[in-house]
Amino acid sequence: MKHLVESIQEKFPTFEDALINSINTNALLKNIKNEEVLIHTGQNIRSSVLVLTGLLKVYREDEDGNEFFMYYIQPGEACALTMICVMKQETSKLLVKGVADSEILLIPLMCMETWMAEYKTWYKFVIETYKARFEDLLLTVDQIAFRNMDERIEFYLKKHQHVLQSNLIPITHQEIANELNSSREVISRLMKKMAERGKIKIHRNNVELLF
Amino acid sequence: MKHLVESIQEKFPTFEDALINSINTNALLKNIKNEEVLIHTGQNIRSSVLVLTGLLKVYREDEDGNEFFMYYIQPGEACALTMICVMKQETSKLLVKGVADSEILLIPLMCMETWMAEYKTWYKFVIETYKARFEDLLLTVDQIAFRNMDERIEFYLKKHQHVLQSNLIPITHQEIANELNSSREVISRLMKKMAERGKIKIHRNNVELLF
DNA sequence: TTTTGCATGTGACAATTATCACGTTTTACA
DNA sequence: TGTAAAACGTGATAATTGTCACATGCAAAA
Repeated sequence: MKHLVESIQEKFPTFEDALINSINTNALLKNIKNEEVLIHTGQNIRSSVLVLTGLLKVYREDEDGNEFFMYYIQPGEACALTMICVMKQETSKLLVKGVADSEILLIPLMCMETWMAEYKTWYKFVIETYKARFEDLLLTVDQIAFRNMDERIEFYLKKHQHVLQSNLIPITHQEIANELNSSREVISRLMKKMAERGKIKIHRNNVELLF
Repeated sequence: MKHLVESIQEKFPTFEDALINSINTNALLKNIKNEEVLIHTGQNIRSSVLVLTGLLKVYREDEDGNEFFMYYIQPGEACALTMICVMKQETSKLLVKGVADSEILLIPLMCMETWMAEYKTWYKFVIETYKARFEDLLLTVDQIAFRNMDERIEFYLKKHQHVLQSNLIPITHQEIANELNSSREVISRLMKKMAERGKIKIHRNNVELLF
């Protein structure tokens, strides 16, 4: 258990000691495997999520099950959407899954409320989380509102390059197509052109970025 | 001046008295005319915005000056994006304009910070604002990620119907095209089909909704 | 009333993206 | 080693959206 406290301190250095203690006693530590779905469309959200280790991916899902990738949540961050707990009834909803084996903290909604009043560092963190996700989402809007698919692929790959800290992105054309709500053939063709322009190298099951 | 206090009380009924007094002494009341631009791309944001009367529209702008409509801000609401004050340097930015003669309150950034700590009702309001805008933005993402232009037009018109509380939307095809980042001809053609299907009636300078 | 500007209609065509139907290559594993 | 599944390539074609050119109609201002 003392390991958990240290882990929280390390990943959330702004949190005050009393808050960390309260997290330690009230939050539920959960392990998420790679590819495991944490939150599914239509699910009733009962707690908020903090990421300790690993990596989560957040999607918007439509009624046909198409998954549109919006942004990553990295260690030390929280899912703003689980904070917006009272999800209204909508046809298109949310999907959060692990893209690496991850450790997360589930914060009961009741704690959220009381901590907001009690711990300055907590509400600052919540505000920061909203800000950060809002900006992520605006960048995503930019892409789909103003960009063609080839530019969106490039943006998508760069985002992965940044989060994975690697020029070798382990992903298939089909997966990219799913996450950009396009089709494999379109992605393959556009990436072939990008490869011809010397921007990337295409391998089986992964893409090598040359930028 | 007492009128201002009453107006704030009316539009922001959750605010505690001390907070309203502080707003009264610290905030700047500003009048925005219809079509007047409040915040322009690249502008350094020095204060946050509360809407007292009228109506604001928030756009995302790209480097070519295309304006993509995201959502409305109504009386009693705040602009979450002016709260995210430290706008990072981005190629695509923000535009907020009045779509009716409006009264707004400019809240200095310093007040934002101190009120967060001081007034429970203020930070609840800020959190609520983030939530509400986040949801608005997600609905917008749904549209551009998953929908064709005809469905997006319908969603766009419905949003206006709801905010304007009227089935007669005073808008030109060119304006719709601008706000959906499309072209007038496309909008005209698709709306003609919608008219044939009995969904709308097209008039000069306005559209009548039959749903 | 005439003129002028704006809003809208429309045909032709281009660009982008989606879909279908295959074929080829690589990998896993029976 | 052989076979099946998965990943990727590619041509043909369709659907959607964007662009250009120009016509028509309405409405305000001179």
